Amino acid sequence: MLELAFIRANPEIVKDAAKRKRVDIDIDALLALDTDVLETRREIENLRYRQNQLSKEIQAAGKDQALREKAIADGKDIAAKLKETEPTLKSKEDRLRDLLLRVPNIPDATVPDGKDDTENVEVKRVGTPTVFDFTPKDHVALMQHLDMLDVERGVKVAGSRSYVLKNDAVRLELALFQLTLDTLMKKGFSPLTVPALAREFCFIGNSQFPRGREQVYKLAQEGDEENEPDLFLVGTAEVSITGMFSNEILDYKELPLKFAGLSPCFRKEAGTYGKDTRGILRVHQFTKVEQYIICENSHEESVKWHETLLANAEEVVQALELPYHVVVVCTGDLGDGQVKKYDIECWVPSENTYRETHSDSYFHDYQARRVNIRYRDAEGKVRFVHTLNNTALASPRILIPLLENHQQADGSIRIPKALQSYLGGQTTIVPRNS
RNA sequence: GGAGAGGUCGCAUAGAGGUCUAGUGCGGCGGUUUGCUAAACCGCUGAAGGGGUUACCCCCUUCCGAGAGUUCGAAUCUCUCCCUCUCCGCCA
Repeated sequence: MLELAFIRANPEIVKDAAKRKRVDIDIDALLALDTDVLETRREIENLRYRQNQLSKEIQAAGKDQALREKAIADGKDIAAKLKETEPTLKSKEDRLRDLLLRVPNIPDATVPDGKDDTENVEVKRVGTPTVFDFTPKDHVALMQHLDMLDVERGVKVAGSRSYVLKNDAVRLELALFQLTLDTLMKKGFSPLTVPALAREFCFIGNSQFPRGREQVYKLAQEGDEENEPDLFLVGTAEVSITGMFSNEILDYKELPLKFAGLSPCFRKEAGTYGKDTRGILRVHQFTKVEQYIICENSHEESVKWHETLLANAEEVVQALELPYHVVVVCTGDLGDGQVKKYDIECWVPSENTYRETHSDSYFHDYQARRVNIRYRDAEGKVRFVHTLNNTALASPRILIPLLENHQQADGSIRIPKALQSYLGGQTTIVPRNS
């Protein structure tokens, strides 16, 4: 979230940001409520001040009953007034907080304006779309041929957008995660496995809530709806890692914190009916290694890490020998909290296009304010940290470009060199009984 | 799931209706001393919001796990919730 003082001082910048991000929010109403809250709070502070004075008078009165009773009577008046005003303030503050949580972050000046993902702008292209001297198969056909996938039975168990990985797909997935973790560990990232179940504040802090709540699975206890646990399934380890440091004051010497968070990820994919229904591109459950950075409160630091995280992800993609491009995501396709976002999209031959496999964002202190992650800088000043995150590798989605780009005429799959050592030296995936 | 104990300033601990403007110790910061280090001694020591001065000083309010209640007044009493620990049961 943005600092209230900033919104007060720069309402036009905030309104413009919301407009560019296609977010509907009434900043003037927010500011009016803010003024109201300040006035009400001042009123209460004055009452409390008098109350504190009276408390001292009552003590000072000692055995002087008349004085004492007079002060107590006055105190009762004030208590009554407070009892009336305090709930008013509380409800105003709650409403203000709720509005504030919906104010989007300001997109960077370098972010192109646009309405949705069709207006994202390519900034870099690496490799060239794979050319085949035979008719290539799509990943579903390949995986069926190689006995790596069972969608029908996955759906039987858990409904649409579910799947079962089999045999070499499982080994391949594990190898991919190991390669990814090793790559990041060499760069000083600490691997984490984090809770896939998280409390509400983590999602609010992350800015997945309140907008985007419909994409998240909530846990309910059967027959105990009254005492439902405040737990949700995370859509990314980012949610858990953000929550990990809530309400902490770190030391600047500890920063930056660099994590590679491995977790299962769950997404409802509400509103995507009929979209990407074939195969394993868009599924309710997947596994992801997420890069996560907590750094000092400096735009330059954020930009530096944003580029570094992109480079790290590219290194993984390049190790997998995949053609890809990088797009800078336009304002309309940017999340509420994001200042700027790059997506890496890998070439998918069966669709004859690039598809998103990685997403690299920075937030300035937008998330840090929401979950209250601060640090003491070199001068001893307490400041909010900056947070960033980027996919390092998400599976099974990455299997799509991996298998499709490396397929060979006989339906086997060439395993990229960097992966081979993680698969016991295996160089190709071939049908099980051949 | 059952029984018990507990959550106080970075850490440790005191505090049991008004003397709490939350004490003390450790740590940290600054100083004295010193060839250097250590010790000793002295001083300082959190967060949020608002206001005054305008510089980084002062004032006010809030914060003792969270919320509600009792009271003129709550760290302290009551209730609900959250969390941690110990023991038992169950369990990969």
